[in-house]
Amino acid sequence: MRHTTINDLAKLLKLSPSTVSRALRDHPDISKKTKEKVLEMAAHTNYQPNIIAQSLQNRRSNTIGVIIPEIRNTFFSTVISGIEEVAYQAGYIIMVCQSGDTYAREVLNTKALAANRVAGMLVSTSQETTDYSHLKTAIAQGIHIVFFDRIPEEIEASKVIVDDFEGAYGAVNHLIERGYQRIAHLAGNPTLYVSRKRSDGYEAALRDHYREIRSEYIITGGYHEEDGRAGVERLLCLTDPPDAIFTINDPVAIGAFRQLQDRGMAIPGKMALVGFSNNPNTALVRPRITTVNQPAFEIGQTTARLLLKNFYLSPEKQKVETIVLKTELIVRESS
Amino acid sequence: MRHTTINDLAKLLKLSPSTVSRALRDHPDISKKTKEKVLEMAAHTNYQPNIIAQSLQNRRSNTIGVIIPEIRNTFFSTVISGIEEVAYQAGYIIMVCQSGDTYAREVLNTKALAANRVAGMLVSTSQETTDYSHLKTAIAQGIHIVFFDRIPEEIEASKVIVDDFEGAYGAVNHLIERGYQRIAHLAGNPTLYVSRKRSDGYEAALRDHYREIRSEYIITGGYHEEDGRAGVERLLCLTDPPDAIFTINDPVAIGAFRQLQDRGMAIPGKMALVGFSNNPNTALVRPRITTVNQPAFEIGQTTARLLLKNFYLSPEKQKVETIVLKTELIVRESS
DNA sequence: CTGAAAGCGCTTACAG
DNA sequence: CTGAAAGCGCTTACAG
Repeated sequence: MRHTTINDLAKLLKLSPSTVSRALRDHPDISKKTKEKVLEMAAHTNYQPNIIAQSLQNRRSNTIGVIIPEIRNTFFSTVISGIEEVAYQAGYIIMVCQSGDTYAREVLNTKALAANRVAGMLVSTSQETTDYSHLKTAIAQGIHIVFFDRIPEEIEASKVIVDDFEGAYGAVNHLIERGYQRIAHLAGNPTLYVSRKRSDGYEAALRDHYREIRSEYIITGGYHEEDGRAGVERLLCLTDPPDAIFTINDPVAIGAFRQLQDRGMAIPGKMALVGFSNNPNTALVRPRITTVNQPAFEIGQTTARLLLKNFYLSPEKQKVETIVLKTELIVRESS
Repeated sequence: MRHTTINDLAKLLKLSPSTVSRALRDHPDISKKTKEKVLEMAAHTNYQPNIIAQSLQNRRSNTIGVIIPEIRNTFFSTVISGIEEVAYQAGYIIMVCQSGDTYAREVLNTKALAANRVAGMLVSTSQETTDYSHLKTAIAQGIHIVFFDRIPEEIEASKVIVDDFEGAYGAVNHLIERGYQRIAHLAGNPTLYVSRKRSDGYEAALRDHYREIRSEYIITGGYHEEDGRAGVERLLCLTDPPDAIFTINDPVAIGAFRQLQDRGMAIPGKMALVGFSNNPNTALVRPRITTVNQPAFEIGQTTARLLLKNFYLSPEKQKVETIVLKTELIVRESS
């Protein structure tokens, strides 16, 4: 048994495909009686509209493409949940692609989604991406894109971010107030806007308290646990090691935590630690890790809503907007 | 600017759409010269084939639907990574749907994916699902489905699971060997095959060691942290509380862990704990939690490969197979 | 080697 | 209230 089509229904009912189509879509022209007959037969034969054909005809698809670095990162999987919830309620389905944090895969993902004629894309760029022409091309082709978290500055499009600068500033400010003297920063790749903003917040907080910014305390690396471990190793090799660390995100904080733990360093006694994101993990370890909450689920919802909103607006009414969500410092025992 | 079509190219090049189509697909009939001209123009105009139209024409789509209970569960997000990797390399893209562990959403998801004419589906059912007709209908419509982890026994289809019985048996056996006397089980919903198999393994291990199976030690619940917390509470209320707990999965183990910790109970001194899945979390807490490794990424890869294999087989050559992957007991400090 | 025609499953302006 | 016709963007058997 194959899928039932409108033509099948038309033949069975001795009606034209047009009438069946209209009956199915509850067109006012069609009589109650016909509608009932059609609906009954549709249910009976398990008819399901071919959305592929509808999309082709209507030149609008019901799928939203999502490109993220890595689904296994709790932050991103939570964002996806938020996206999916909103998309689902609006009758959209999501296609998820991982760039694996590489530029090459991100380009391929973008093309694949464009070729699939998604109604729109929600993207968080890879840490390698500095050339945004693949995304610009997609936009030029008429595909709506909303960026979140890892956004390209140079593209004029809607974006959803958090107040990274404020979040980082608050975290470092908190460390200073707690009396830590030598505060290091495990920073992210400066190609990413978020990373730069968090680093800026770190530096601004130090500066506002007349603290020296020591370049040996700023270690640039990636976004994973191993980067946290490596960063801690490098900091501990310094002749004057720091007494506190602020990390670019929580995976890095967890890596730092484990490395410090493996080295037998007391947290926060020997080294204080503050992360960023509020991954559930940070509340699981002992001491629990102080972190900056990023409302991941809400970021997902907001991003999806921003996209959907544009779908229903005429091109001239569509406007580009950047929504900045609030972060919140969650003070726990690691600082 | 809209998407360039084959007709656009044909007009620009003063060729027929048929020729352009063939040139694009590198058909042997077409001359080298024409191919070059077409390819050049395609690159120049940023032509991307409309996969929607291709799918309609070829009656085969390049998307694979995935239905899981919850993306935020590390086990499932890791499975998805495995699926995505294999799918990606074969030129497929994945559509991800979450059932939220509810029957109603699962039915809707199945219909949505079927309506989107996915080439196949990869599904892990919700804990509520006992009626499988939605899945059977999809199969009857000619959609390939491979089930993984949470599989429906009554459907004859390919499946990828782990040796749940063995895994559970080994875990409980280990607790017995370590000298624990009163071993409890925070069990899952018995509607799920995995849950029953793990419970069976638990009971078999006890029986093989001539231990009594005490019904008050078997608590049936859900699959989340809160279920672990609630389960521990109930166990601690018993007049003769257990000295060890084997949980249906790691989120439940983590919940149990936290509850025990909050209650100030020493692990494993007062209560030993063994989980199931080997979520990264279990290695993060102190004491680290003994668990049964489930190769999540490999489950994803295997599931996707099983589906892809069937795509290239004629219907009569396609066979239903169940692949059982090995689990491994990871002994850590909680037991 | 290239093109005209039909068709995948649907929708909708146009007739009647 | 219903139907015939054209078309969404592509592919492919059939001609030439």
